[in-house]
Amino acid sequence: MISENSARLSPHSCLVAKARLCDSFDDRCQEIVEQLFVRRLQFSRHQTFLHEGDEISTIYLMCHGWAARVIDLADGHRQITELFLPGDLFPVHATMSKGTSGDSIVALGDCQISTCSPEKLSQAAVQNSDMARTLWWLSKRDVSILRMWIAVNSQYQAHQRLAHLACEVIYRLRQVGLDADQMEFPLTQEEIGEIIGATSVHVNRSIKRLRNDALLDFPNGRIDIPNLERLEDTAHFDSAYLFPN
Amino acid sequence: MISENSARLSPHSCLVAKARLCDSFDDRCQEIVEQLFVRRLQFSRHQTFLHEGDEISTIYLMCHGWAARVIDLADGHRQITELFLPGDLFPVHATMSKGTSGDSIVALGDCQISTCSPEKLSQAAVQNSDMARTLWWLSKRDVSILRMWIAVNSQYQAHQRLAHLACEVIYRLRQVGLDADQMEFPLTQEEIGEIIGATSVHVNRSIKRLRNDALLDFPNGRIDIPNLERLEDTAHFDSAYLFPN
DNA sequence: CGGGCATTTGAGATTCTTCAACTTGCGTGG
DNA sequence: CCACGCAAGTTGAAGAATCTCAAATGCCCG
Repeated sequence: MISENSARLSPHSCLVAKARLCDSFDDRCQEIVEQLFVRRLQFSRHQTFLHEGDEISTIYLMCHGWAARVIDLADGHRQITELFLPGDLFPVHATMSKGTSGDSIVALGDCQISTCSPEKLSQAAVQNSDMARTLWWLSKRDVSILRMWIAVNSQYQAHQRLAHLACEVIYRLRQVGLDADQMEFPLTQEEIGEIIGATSVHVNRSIKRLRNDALLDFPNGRIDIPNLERLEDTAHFDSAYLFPN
Repeated sequence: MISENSARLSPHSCLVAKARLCDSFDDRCQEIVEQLFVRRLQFSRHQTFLHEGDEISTIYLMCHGWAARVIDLADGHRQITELFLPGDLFPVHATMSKGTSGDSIVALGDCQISTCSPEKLSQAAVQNSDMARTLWWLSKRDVSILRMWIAVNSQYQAHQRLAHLACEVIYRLRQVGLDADQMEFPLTQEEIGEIIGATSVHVNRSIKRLRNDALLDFPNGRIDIPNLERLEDTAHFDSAYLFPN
C-alpha cells in the first residue's frame, strides 16, 4: 500500500524526533542511540513482546506499528494501560532496574522494531548523564500520560474518553512526524474498550454518537477527524501533558 | 494522642524500609539519603507542596502524614492520581529531569517532611549508579501503582475500587513498618471519590455496602478492616504490583 | 460458498449521578 | 454555656450512563 510508506520511517528518526523535545538530548545522544539500536525485528498482530512474569531482557524501539501494555485482572477483565506508538522506547524502566514484568506487552498490528540490551543502554546512561536525563525525560512523559489516563478514565464519560484517546493519538503521532490520517488505525472496538474502560457495545455506541456529531469516525480501518478543534473541545483535551514544546 | 506516636518514625527510616526492597539500595545509599535529607518542614491540611505550573525546586520525603497529586480537569472535575504515604519520595522524576509541574500536590492532613534539592540528589545519582538504580526502582514502583489504578478505576465497580484502595493503603503502610489501624485515615469521602472516580454520594453508599458486609469501615477517622482476606477477595487484590519482596 | 471475526442494533437490568434535604460533630464567638 | 455556622456524612428519589444478553449484519479470506 503506497500511502503506508510515508508512515515508515528510518529506524531511529521517530525516537529522535521525540527525544529532541528533551533539552538533554544532543547530537552525542543521537549517536549513542543509532549505535545501540541496530538489531531489527518484526512482530505480527497478537504476538507478545513480553509475557507477564518474564525477566526483561530487551529494550524495544518502535519503528512502525502499535503495541499495548495489558493488565489481566483476576476477575477476567483486561485493561490496556499503555499504548506504544512509533518512536516509543519501552520498557524504559528496565534500562536501569532489573526485574520481571508485571504485565504483558502485545502487538496490536504488524510491528517493525529495533532492539537493544538493557545492559548496553544502562551503561550508556551511567557514562553519559545527558543520556541518563533523556531516559528520565522519556519516563516522565510516559508517567504524565498514565496520570492523564487515570483522570480521563475516572472522570469522563465514554464518548469523551474516546475523543480524548483520539486526540492523544493524533498529537503523539504528530510529535514524531507522522500523520494519523495516512496510517492504519489498528484498534478493534473491543481493544478501544480495553483502553477507555467500556464494553465493546458501549464503545460502538460512543463512536456512533461522535460520528453523528461529525467529530470522529473510523472508516476502512483508519481514523477520520473532520474537525479536530471541536473534538478537542468535547474531550477537554489539552496537549500540555504530552510535553509538546 | 499517644497511639499516634507509633506512626511517627525517624525522618529516613520509612524511606529506607521501602528502598531496602530494591537490590541496588545498600549502606552507602542509606548514608547518602541521610546526609541529603536534613531539612525538615511541616505542612498542614490543604497546603500545597507544588502548584500546577511551578518550577520544581524541591524533592520531598514524607515522614508523617499523607499527600496527593491532583489533576484539575478543564470541565471542573478533579482526580487524585497519586497518594504519597510515609516513606514516599516525590516527585522522583524531578531529580533527573528539570521542568514545571503539570499538576499540584497537596497535603491531605498535617504532614512532616524532609527535603532535598534536586541538584544534590541528581549529583548523587550521577556519581553513584546504585543510587541511580534506586531512584529508577522507586519510579518503577510508582508507575506500577499508576497502571494498577488505571486498571482498577476503569474495570471495577465502585465498591471494589474502594476495597482495592483500602488494601493498597494497608500494604503500602506495612511495607514501611506502619500499621493503618493505629493511624489517622485522613481522606474525606469526597477525596476518596476523587481517587476512585465516583461522587461522594456514591462513595458513601459503597462504604455502607462494605460496612454491611463487615468488610470495611471508617470509624472515628480511622480505618477498620475486620477481615482483610475477604476484603482482598472482593477487590481481587494481588499485592505483587507493590513489589513486596 | 462458508466460517470466523468485527460491527451494529435492541431491550432490559444495573450502576452511578444529580439534586435536594436532613443529620451530625465540632469549633468559634457571644 | 449556648447559639450559630460550617464541613462532613447520610438518605431518598429520579434520571442518565453503562452493562448484559441476544441477535442481526457486514466483511474478509480460504
